[in-house]
This record gives sequence, C-alpha cells and structure tokens, in this order.
Amino acid sequence: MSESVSNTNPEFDLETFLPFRLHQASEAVSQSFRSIYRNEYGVTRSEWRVLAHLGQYGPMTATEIGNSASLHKTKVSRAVFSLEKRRWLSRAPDQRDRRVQILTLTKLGHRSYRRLGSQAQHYNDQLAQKLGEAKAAEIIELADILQRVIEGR
Amino acid sequence: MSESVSNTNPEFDLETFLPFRLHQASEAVSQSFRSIYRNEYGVTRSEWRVLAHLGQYGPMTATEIGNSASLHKTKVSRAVFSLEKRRWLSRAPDQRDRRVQILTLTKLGHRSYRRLGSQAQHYNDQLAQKLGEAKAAEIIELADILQRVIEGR
DNA sequence: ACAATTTTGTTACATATGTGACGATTGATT
DNA sequence: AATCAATCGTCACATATGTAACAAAATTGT
Repeated sequence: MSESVSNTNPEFDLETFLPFRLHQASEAVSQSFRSIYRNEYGVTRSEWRVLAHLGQYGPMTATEIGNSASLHKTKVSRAVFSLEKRRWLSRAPDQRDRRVQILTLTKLGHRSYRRLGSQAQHYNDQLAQKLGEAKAAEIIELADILQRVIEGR
Repeated sequence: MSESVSNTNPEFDLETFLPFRLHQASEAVSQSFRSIYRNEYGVTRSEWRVLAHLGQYGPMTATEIGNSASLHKTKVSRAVFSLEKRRWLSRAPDQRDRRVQILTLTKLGHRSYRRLGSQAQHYNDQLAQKLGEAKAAEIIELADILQRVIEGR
C-alpha cells in the first residue's frame, strides 16, 4: 500500500493500471490452472466452466449459464454441443418455454465434474495456502467489489 | 473477509475459486475499458498493449515487450506489423544482435500514445475513485503477489 | 574453429472466438 | 385476436489466437 493508484499528473502509468495488472494476474493464474482440465480430459476453458456450473448449481438453461459464468452465448452453445457429444450432459425441453432447454449432467458428466472439481479445489487450496488465507479471501472480496462497481450495482 | 477460501471438505466451490473469480473480475474491467482504444482508433488489445509499453518504457525489442506484457510472441509480431503499417512505430536493426529489431514509436505513434494514455489514465482514476484509493492500491499489491507466487519467485 | 544448441521473429495451419443474421417462440401493445 | 418487439439458441462468416515449423543469427561446448 505504498503508492497511490490515481495520478494527479495526467501521465499514464502502466504499473498501476488496473485493467492491465488484473489481466496479467488473472492470466497467470488461469494458465497455471489450465493444465488440469486440459491435460486430464482435453477439455476447453468454456467446457470446463459449463461443467463446473452445472455440477455446482444443478440443471440450468444455456442463457443462465452464460449470465452466471460471463460466457458469450455462442461459447455456451458450442461448449454444450461438445459436452453433449461426450455424453457428459443431456438436454430436456422446458414445457413452460419451448425456446429453452434444461441442461443436466449425466452420470458420466457428474463423475467428471467430481473428479475435475476435486482437483480444482486442491489447486485452489494450494494457491490459497501459498498466498496466505487472509490474502486469498481479500482477492475474492475485491473481485466481488470490482464486478459490482463495473456493472454499476 | 468473511469466509475462508480453502476448504476442509473436498467439495468444489465456484464462489471462492480464484481462477474463475479473478478471470471474471478482470474480464469485466477489460471489457469496460475496451471501448476506449477500440472505438477511438479501432486498435486491438495487443496493439494497445504494445503501444503502451513502447510509450511507457521507450524503445524495446519484440521479445522484451512480450515478456513485460505477458504477450505471446505471435501476438507481438502481428501487433508490431499492424502498428508499423499505421506508421505508429518503426524498426531499426540492432548492431549487437542482428536477430532483433529495436522498436520505436514514431511522432504519430507518440501522439496516439499520449492521447490514448491520457484517456486510459482517466479511466483508471475514475475506477480507483469508485473503488476507493485504498482498495485500488490493494488490488495492485495483490496482483503483484499473485504473479510472484504463480511464477514461483 | 567447428558442430550442436538456443534464441529471435515470421509464417502456415488449425482452432477458438465474436458479430450478425436467422427461425422459433414468447411477451407486450393495441 | 393481431401485430410488434424481445428473447433463446444456432449457424455462417470473418477475425483472432495458439502451435509447430522454419530461417537467420547468436551462444555454448569441445
């Protein structure tokens, strides 16, 4: 907490430029985690996210997943197609709204979710331990605040 | 700072999963900033990053930019090509190492850098103000720590 | 001095992504 | 009821990205 982030002179400063620094940190973490879902099953980031959402929250529609995961609708559409082909999820029509489909993990999908999820949790625990629990919790809290501020809530 | 990030039970928890939460926050910020360099000059993220680095640190080689900005070498190569076409930067051979080229902003490039940079700084100041200076500084500090921990330094 | 290895930056190729359009359905307005 | 607008998910298309291979130059080891 040594220096101010805002700048009285109008000079641009990369070191304290939030979009850049956040992206760098986030990409470093994402890349280091990537090998787990990638090497384990050859799954893409979008697929892993959809899997994680369905595993965590139960049956949802594509739009709901997109909103919750901040995933573009075409990314969701493609990930769902791919996960369906693997028989990790199935679609069921919704009688109330025939435009949407309820997406549900199959047994096979659940097994994959539990397996990848537990490795993900292990990764997270290790990282949190290296950072120190307090700092890890701070990051989550600041991520919350950032999203609220950006989305104007 | 209400809850722990690590988990004694092995259940996966998306809410406190650092790769996901960081990526979400970082993407929210990046997207909201994007309209500035995108609408202003139709410049891509990679191009903006290369511009920002050369403007901030002076002449550098492609590899140096890639390392500092965490940009893949093909991204740098393409961004440099595109910025050169716009006449925002020029290349000069390095007599010590004839594999590399010293990249330097042209006068036009400097003007663009100052203009975009000052808008970027304004964006950052506004965001830091909304977050509160203390929290903005915390984010920078935590980004530093994260990168060090991930890269094992 | 030489051969083997590494580094730099570019390219071809395959894959991943965003944009815009679309058909089908639903909700809102009149 | 009929029309209009909005939403859902998919597709074709264009663009962006990563991988692997490469030529040129530098570095290392002998």
